[in-house]
Amino acid sequence: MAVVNPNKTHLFENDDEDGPISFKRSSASMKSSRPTPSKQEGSSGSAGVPVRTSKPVAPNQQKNGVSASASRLLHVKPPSSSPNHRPSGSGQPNSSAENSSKSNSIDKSKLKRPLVKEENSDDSDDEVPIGLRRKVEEKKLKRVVEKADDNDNTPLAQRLKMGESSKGKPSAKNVVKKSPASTKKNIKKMKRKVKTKKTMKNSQFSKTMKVPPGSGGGQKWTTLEHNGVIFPPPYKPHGVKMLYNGQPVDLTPEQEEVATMFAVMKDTEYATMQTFIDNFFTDWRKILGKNHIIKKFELCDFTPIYEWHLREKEKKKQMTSEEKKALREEKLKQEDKYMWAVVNGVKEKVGNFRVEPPGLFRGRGKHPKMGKLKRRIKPSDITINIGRGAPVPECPIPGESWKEIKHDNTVTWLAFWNDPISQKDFKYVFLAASSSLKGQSDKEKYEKSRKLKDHIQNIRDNYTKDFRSKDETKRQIAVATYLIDKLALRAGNEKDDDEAETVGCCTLKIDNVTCLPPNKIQFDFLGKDSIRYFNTVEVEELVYKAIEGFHRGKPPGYDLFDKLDTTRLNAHLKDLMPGLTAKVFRTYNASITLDDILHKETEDGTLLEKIAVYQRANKEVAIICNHQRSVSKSHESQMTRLNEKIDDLKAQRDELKVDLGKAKKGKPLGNDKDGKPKKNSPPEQIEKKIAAIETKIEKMEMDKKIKEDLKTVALGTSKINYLDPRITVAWCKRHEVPIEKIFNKSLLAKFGWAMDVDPEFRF
DNA sequence: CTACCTACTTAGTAATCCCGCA
DNA sequence: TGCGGGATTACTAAGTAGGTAG
Repeated sequence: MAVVNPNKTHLFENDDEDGPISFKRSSASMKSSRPTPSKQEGSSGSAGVPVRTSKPVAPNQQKNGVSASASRLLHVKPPSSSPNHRPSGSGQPNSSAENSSKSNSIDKSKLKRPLVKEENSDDSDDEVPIGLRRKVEEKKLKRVVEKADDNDNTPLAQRLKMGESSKGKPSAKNVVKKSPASTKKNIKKMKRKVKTKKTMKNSQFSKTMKVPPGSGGGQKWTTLEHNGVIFPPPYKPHGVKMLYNGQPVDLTPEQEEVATMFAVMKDTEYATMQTFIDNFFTDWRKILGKNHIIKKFELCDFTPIYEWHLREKEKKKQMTSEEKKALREEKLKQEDKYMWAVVNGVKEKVGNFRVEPPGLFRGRGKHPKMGKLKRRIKPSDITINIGRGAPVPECPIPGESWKEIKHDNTVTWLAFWNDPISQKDFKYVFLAASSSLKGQSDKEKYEKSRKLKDHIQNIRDNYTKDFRSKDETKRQIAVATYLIDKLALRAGNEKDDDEAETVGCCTLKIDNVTCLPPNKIQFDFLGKDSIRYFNTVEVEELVYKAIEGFHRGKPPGYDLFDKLDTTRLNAHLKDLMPGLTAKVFRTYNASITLDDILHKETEDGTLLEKIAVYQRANKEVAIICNHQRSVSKSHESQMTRLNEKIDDLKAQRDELKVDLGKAKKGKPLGNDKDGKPKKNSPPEQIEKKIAAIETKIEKMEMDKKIKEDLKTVALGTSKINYLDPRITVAWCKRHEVPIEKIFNKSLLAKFGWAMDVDPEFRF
């Protein structure tokens, strides 16, 4: 993207179908065939940047009456209207309406719902049943497709390859059984396998280094002391009675607690989502017990509790600042001992020493488990990791005890417990970002991505070559790598059925990727956090052809890269560079883009101008990485207000112009608003005033534009996770920009390791 | 291999802080 | 001098990826 070109800022506006994504490539830019490297300003333009769009969560939008199947169909060609934006606001219920109006109407349901689900589908529902079925059906699908491939559509030559590479799972079997070509296929398969092995062996890098250099043999620390974790206070019943069927209901504290969790969420979108309600109600009824009068959600009225909550909130707000301060200090005092750990003799901050309080699970997007009760964590759920010699933290809840004490110095966690929502997941307590342990691994991360610079040309040549490979697996790897490199897509691990359906590169579905002749590809899918990625990109001819090929014979909902998963992909990457994985490309592209833009575009100018350059670069990166935020509730009104101010200034300016004309002719200026005659000023003075107002208008217009541009762009994520801080620090040093203008307190602490970088540092 | 387990990074949103301004 | 709103911090969900057992 022409990143820097101010004109193009609105990347978000509607880039639907156009534009090559001129992805900015640093010096090592991709070879020729690559679509317009952004930098050339002239290049067309606005590039299709990933477009931000919808946020998943918005319940409404998902359903909106479109049946799943219908929507899926639509989806094929999403309305090009305004791609960008995410519909619902941050979880605020109301905002959704406003947003959704603009949002492009694609509803998510279509985005994700694979064909399979359709049958039962419908909208709201979706929940569990579908999930359950999905795997099975998907498998079926795969098989069907495979068969199809086997026989017809696919040219023999191609078929041979498909067979050979397949993971050996069902497809291989099928092939053997049914295809006449099977023998050949198998032979080929073997051959290829052998070959691969050989290559791997020979590869200088193939041995994955088990331990990153630097960290001595996997050991992360030698001594570790800390005080464990702090638990949320026990529930304090409020005694406010909710209504059931119009009648007040008695609830035990335990029952009331859960009711309150729900009541309090009345003003979030969650409260309107069927899945959320159902899950909540199911879990709550377990606590109510079989014989409780409360049987139907529809008859529940939580408003009394909600109102109590509002009153409490108000009370809190009304407290004087002294009271608030006292409260804060009290809390601080209590928590102080948990805040710190001593690692190798050095006192370090602990990140999250507070155990997560019970609540209703707030999954993002269409999470099948949203609304489920996240139960209270007890000491007996928690495993503590601590140095051998160190005193084991005393369990803060009398009469209870930790689940287990470990002394594992190959890991960095201080404690963990199993996530009550998903038993298989863990919640860890780690040191804070400012700790040297984290700092070191952060630095290693950037060093690794910097190394990619030395290999990138080779890697690009390599995958470019493989675009025409006869081996479908190779072609898939090549194209996937290309997308990860060029579009900064995430790897795309497989997900379980009990999670929201989102995808990354390796898990892209047929219907997420549309070929638009002659050479554009449109991506439309929900990625991490169910953030929509919507982007149309011009690709090289061979890539286009290859993707068309991957589509052939596969129904929507089927994997585009069916011979690929992140493990395979990363294994391949590791052959090209030690330690290389898909995510390194994101870091690399983000950091190199920043380095590049800063070097090209920083000019001598005011501090403010330099900072503006940085922010533009930052924004560019955020767009590449598709880092989004929801539009603030008040955005609209703020814009209106800005416009009013601008109009007002313009009116003033115009009036002054009239005055100026008169003044030049020596005429009186007339009256002001209050009807009093204005005092005459010399023309020069009026001109000055006009100029001043013009400047002000310009500035406001600029502010307005930036605000609009950034309304859906989150700059923070890339700053925290993707941009090598040394680039920033070095730039600040070279251009005499105080680092505090770019990094806030936490970032300064986090990036302590980068502060002494040489001013000439290049990523 | 694949499936599962484990550890750690990355992500958006909610809550809170804080500052300039009518 | 309250308050609108941006900035920062807190929170925890949701990714990536390595290792390992079967």
